[in-house]
Amino acid sequence: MIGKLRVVNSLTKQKEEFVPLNAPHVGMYVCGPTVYSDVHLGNVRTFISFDVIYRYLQFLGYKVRYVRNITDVGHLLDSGEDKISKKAKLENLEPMEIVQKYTNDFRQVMDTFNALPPDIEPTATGHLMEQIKMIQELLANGYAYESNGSIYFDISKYNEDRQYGKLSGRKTEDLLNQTRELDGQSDKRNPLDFALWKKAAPEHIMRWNTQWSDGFPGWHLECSVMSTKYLGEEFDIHGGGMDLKFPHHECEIAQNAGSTGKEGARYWLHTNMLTVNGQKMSKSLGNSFLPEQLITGNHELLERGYSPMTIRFFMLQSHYASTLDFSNEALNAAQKGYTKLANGLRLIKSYEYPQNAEGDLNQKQVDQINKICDNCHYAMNDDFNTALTIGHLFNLVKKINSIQTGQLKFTDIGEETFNRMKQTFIAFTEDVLGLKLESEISTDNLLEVILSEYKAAKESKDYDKVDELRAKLKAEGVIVKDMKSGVDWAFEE
RNA sequence: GGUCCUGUGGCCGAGUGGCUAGGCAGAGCUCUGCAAAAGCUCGUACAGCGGUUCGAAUCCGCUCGGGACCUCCA
Repeated sequence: MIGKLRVVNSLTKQKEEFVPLNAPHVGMYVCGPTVYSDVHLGNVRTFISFDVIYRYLQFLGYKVRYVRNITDVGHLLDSGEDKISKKAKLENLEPMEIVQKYTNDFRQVMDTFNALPPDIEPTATGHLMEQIKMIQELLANGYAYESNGSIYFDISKYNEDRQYGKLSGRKTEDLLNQTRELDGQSDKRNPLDFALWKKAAPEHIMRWNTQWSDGFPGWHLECSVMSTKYLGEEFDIHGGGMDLKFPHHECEIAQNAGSTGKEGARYWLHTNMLTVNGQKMSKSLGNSFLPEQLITGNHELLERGYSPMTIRFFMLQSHYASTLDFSNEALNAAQKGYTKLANGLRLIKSYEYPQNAEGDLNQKQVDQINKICDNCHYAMNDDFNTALTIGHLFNLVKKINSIQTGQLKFTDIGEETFNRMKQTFIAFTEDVLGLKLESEISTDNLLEVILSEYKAAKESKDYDKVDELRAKLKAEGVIVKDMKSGVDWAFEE
């Protein structure tokens, strides 16, 4: 390993060396989507960021267990309605049909962006027993109370022993002065208290029977429960979007500490927001577009569509903790930049160091290339700085292109350096950043080009060429069909 | 209102005490049948004003601008 990995920990607001609890194992939990509608582009950014983090940890040799939940119950609207229930009523479907539909969509979208699936993708409804158990523990420890069939987390009690708000830097007194009126608040002893279990109103369709009531779990609980179950009471990394810091992650810490005595994650990583014209991209502002729309260009804010890898590249050109502004100009620039990088990848993959090459080493070139390779490691080690890494990769692209044009000879850099460059470039581009070649070349159109050559050869009675083309196409599984009506092709049977 | 982040060249975007980030756009050169690709070179960038320092885009203070969170959101 070259250098040491350092990460910015939201918990301490410091850049710290990353030391896993049980190396070579690393446990990472990321808050996943609530599957009640199409996945938001902001989610995509967050999950692409953590995909790179996951990939880089693996690249460093860690055995990572990546857990990302699917929220399929308990996430409420201001009105007190469950998001999934509401959608189910709207579309006249079972809640679980909604869940399945948007889970499928979500996975498909993430796959389009070449994000690896997590190792465990647990659902809230699949862990009700565990949630009930954690509520019982919190009750037993005195950090929760029952009220009208609902169970709430007791912030005042918790504050006697610990400090609620340490992650987001909030003070309970300040929070108390500015809470809004919410449904069911009258059952709480303190407006800051949050629901662990809510008694279901008669019209509420997602409900489970417990000793307290027919009800459903609170939104924050699932993450505490599932991270503890799969990663332990203490684990390495917890990630999510900045906007989950408060209250969601704060509540998670409180639940973990209140039930197990340990606060869960040791390193908290938060991704920043996507913006459009400087404003946060959000559903309520109407300035957001779906991943699908960004790819097809079917949205009034978009001049054209952009390929999935262009979008992934665009996102990785900024640091995950910075906001990233979307504009057609920036996306166009990314499109060209990505193509340049992809061409470099295609080239280097096709190159092998030639046998029997003779010539003197150019030490300056050797040193430069080795330094750039080192820099890729240093950049990723510095809190997963993908933007800087891409900068270094472009420096390697220049070297690769110079080999193609002959301005740089294989012998200038020697076999060892060439192989290191090739290995480093491919590993960082494909394995770490998850950027892959995507061909936008249409096979059909290429066939058209070849068939028109075929027709031309036939018309000029160049039968040697006709036979040659026909044979070559056959070798590729394409049969040329010479018909009275014209020339077409078919798959070889 | 409270808490916090941020302001980098035409655009995007890293960096955060002295060392060329990078991409896109632009200019020049090399190569070239044409066109392109590619390589090389260039533009005297760090919101403003003070301060600390041998030295600041980078630290501190103030001013101005932008934004986020404060129980919908990744």
